[in-house]
Amino acid sequence: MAATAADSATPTISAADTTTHLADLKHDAVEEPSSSSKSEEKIASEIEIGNLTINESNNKFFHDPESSNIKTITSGETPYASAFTFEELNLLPELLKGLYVEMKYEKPSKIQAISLPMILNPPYLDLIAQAHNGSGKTACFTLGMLSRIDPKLKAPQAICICPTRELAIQNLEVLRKMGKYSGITSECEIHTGKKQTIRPPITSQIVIGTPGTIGHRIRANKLSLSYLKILVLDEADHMLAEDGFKADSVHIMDKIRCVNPQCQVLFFSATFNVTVKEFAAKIVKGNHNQLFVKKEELSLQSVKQYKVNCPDELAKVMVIKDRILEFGERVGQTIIFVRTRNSAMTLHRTLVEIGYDVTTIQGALKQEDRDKIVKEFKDGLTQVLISTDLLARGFDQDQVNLVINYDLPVKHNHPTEPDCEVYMHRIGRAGRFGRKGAVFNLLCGDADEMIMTKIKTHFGTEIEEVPDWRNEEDFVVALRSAGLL
DNA sequence: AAAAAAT
Repeated sequence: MAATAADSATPTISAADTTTHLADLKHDAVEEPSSSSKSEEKIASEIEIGNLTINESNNKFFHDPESSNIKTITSGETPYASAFTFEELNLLPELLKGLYVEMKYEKPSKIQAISLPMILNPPYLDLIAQAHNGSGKTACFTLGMLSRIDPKLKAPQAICICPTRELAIQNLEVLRKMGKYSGITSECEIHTGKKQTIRPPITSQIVIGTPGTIGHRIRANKLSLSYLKILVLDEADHMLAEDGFKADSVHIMDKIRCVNPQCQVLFFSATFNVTVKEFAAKIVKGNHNQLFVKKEELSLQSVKQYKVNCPDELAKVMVIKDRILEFGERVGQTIIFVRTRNSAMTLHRTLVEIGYDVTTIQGALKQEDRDKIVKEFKDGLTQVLISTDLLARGFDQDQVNLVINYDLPVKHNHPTEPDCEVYMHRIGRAGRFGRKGAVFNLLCGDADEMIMTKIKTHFGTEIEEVPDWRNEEDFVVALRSAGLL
């Protein structure tokens, strides 16, 4: 359903609704993963919250996100009530102003309503939180960091680590926007490729960066941990994955705990596979909170998924140029995901050769080029962006309605198995905040077909087939059915 | 080299 008026009031939650939900609280014993606290009796409450408001309007692609259930597990004695308004969170007026004036928020989104009371209230327990792509996770931990800072203390009090430089930059931008009236200082610590100069110690109150650089600053004693109150792992499952940044992240956490064992740690991601979930539960402090979304509910209902069988690579290129990007301007911006840096460059060259101008981003580019390409795309100067999985996670550009998987995401050590987490994150680049979107998976050969089937089975979602890659009408039907034409 | 980050 499309939003009707630009400033239509978001639906409100009646007091009756609230009481029902609170009365529905069930108390069950839950086993605590940490061995040290196994003997203690733990109470867990499962709270199922109905549809909350999402603060978006005035966009033809917007529709109300599906109502979904978030499972809450709280340990310890602290009861939490969801925040239906930002006022209930006792934020400083400067931060409230940032939320309303700069961020243009009206009310907390669902994940915000549930997680913020847990983040902001003593005893500041660790939190493992999962929520859909584009549901407002960044604002949760950003607000969490901002509101825990002592403004008088000019020293690092919050650190956020992210899997890519682009994400670190983007998160810093959100934080500065939200904290515009707070006077809180912040900076980005990422490797820029430029020559290192001798640096003074960091005095910024909030530091956002990539794990390698943050770890380096800590080891060089340029990033003090003495006053640290909160550590955030964005895309936490990847930050804790064996083939992700597990070593770096654990190292940073260890260093922090040495100095500052009570530092609050927040883990945020749209995906947590079982292995990572268990590991996260192992490394948090005994008493902690968890929020999870059911696997079946994770797939984005607002993003329609398609597959297109292509006889060969050239057919894939033709589909992109003549069948999909034909409508480019009308359906919004597009990201084309490829598996390797090499195929990113190859596809780029091929498209340019046949007369279609695109830009490409991948990790081998110089940082300044990466920055420029992201900026052009975010400014709407470019329409189509080819990317490796560099941008698969977290990249937030609300004009992206179309994602094309030129290559399906596969496990690097198991090329016949899909990487379902990456798939989720890629399609999450479309349909930000409940907007409509479409994904086209370009398949070539039986191996691709098998991988696609496994993805479909894993999420239990429908992936419709576009009957004929040569037939323009088939794509019109698909795009229309996705709500994009 | 899978990509990412980074010395």
